[in-house]
Amino acid sequence: MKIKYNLLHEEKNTKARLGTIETNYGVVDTPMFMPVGTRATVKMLTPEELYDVHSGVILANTYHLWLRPGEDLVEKAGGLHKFMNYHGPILTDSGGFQVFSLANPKDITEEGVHFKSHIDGSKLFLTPEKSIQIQNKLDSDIAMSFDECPPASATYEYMKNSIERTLRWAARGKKVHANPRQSLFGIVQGGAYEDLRKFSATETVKLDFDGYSIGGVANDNESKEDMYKAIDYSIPYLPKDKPRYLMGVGEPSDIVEGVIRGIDMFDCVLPTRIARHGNAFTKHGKINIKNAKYKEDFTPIEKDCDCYACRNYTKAYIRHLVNVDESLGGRLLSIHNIRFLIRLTEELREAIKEDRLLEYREEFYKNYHE
RNA sequence: GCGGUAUUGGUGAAGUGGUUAACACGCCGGAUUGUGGCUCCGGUAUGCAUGGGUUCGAUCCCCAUAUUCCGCC
Repeated sequence: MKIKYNLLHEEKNTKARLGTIETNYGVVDTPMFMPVGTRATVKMLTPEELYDVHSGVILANTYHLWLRPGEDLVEKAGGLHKFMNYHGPILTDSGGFQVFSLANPKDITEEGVHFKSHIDGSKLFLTPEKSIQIQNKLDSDIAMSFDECPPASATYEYMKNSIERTLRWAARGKKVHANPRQSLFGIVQGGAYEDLRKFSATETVKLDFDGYSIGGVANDNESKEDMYKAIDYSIPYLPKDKPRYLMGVGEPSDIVEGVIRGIDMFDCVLPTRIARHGNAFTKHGKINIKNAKYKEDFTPIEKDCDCYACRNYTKAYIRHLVNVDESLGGRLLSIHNIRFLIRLTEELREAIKEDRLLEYREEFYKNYHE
């Protein structure tokens, strides 16, 4: 079945919404944070550990799974859920972000995008149709339209051409979308340009998707102000009965700000990436566990955190693991960081329910320093 | 005991009679936002075993001492 978004409550003082999304793999609460599992695994974590941090939707990536192991193999395995043994909802990114991170602007044509494989350098060609067909076979619960994720610093002219092409790509992808169990999201682009966001949002909504994303943010040194503009310029044109997904975000403060502006879904590699590099989120800000000051710190990362890492291990121990390059260090930090962001969304949902989101934000910033 | 050899930061080491003593690792910081990359970017010896001497100037030359390693008795 397609997903179904239920709007439960609109916060009195902000644009925040409390809701649920019904999926093939259970009901999830929004606003929510979705951990990223690019290559059909949230790096270092088992599904059991994901359930343990209360993960709902997780991401996987079309481009990466297309190259290895290939969508046909995943299909043969019985789809992504069976293949990776994850019994929660899965969203697949379309490969649009890889247009930004791996391809050059000159490789982007009306028909599709020419890539060089990051693995062996072989020539690849990804089109909107191909991306959707791959995602159909992967059998994720939510597929994303194949878009161009232009750099935030793109000129107005470039951005305008890009969003128009992305709209044509969205229509082409929707046309070939053929998996009845799978929902399909459209993506709004347009940088921090008000009229382009408006145009992109209205035209994307006309194509009638199961949910809408705001893309192209938090890249290329985009300022916070521009990111908030991108959200504010897009949200008014998105329907209330569909989920809104801010792609690639983010940092704890960005999640707070996004929720206040009406975002329901977030994903980000940050919690797992910084974990692998020895960093942990805390309510006081990010810490680097490798810092010498934690050498003899025999307390948990956060003493009131309910995650497996904080219930069982000290900073001194995790620091040691990270320093000697033992993978358990990265695992424990990943568990903590994902739990941290999910717990943040749990608290935000409580605050929305009680119409005290602005107070929550104030409290959040009083503690959180970066 | 005699002869030779070497002694450079936390470690392994390059190097030169004359501005700021390579590089690597380690250590100390930082970055990271729809994940190609346990990656990237900084900082880290006011001193070249110790004490004398030669020289305008010595880590680099000479002498002594200590220690290292290799021969010989």
